[in-house]
Amino acid sequence: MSLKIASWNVNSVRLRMPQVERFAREAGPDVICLQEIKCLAEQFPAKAFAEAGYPHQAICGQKGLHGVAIVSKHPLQQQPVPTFCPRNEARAQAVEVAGIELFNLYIPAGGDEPDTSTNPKFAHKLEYLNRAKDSFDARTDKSFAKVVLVGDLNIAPGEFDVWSHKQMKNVVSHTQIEINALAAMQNSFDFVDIARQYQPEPEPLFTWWSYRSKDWTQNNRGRRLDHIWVSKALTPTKYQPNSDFIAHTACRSWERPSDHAPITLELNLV
DNA sequence: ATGGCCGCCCTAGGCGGA
Repeated sequence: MSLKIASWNVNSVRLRMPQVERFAREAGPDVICLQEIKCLAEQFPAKAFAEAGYPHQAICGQKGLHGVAIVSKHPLQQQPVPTFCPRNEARAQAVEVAGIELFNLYIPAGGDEPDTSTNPKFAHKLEYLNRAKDSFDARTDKSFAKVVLVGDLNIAPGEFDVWSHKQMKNVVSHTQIEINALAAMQNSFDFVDIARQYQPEPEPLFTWWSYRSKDWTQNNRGRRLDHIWVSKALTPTKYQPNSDFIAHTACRSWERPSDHAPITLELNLV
């Protein structure tokens, strides 16, 4: 059986629901992990998702800001909320679906200054990363557990995950301290960064483009902020470029789009 | 070099985004 998992920072699920429905029709994911739903759980368009074929839902919302949700064609079991966010914002959830433990994360952006002593938002971001690392570090099942971690991790780790490494290296989302913290979290469970298996460096690969550009396609000043990681037990044996992993960049050109494009991974489960 | 654009909120400027 195969399981197609999508991750999308929708930047308001209520506003963007027609686009999510279109994406669901066209890409056909089994599971959709959303970030920045920007609403309370009771405001989530649960009925519309059920009618679109996603009756199984886990919603972790808060008023107006942040918020994550997972909707699924297959039954899911909610797991305890991960305690990665030191402010207890709605930025993390975990479910079990089709025998897989699935984490959906929205890591804090981190503000403007990459300095923990002057910028509490940056400290918050690093604390989140560190807590996630500690949590995975403490586990003893990393060699056999079937874990998928997706979300808006708000870090573009590689030189070719940003439009200009040189101009971005002191900009929050691409600083060495964040890249190191993300790598530590990834290594704590031997996660594989699946996108770069399918589309290796030095090919540029982006999932986010700022709204503050008249035409995002003109100079393509993007960043790869959205990620899908899989544990060792789920690592595919061979990678076919542009097949199983897709960054759906065309969605960025839809009318009134999210600033993030959705990404999908089709997992072939044995 | 700077700021550009969004979406939310006790509807209007402030906050958060990244």
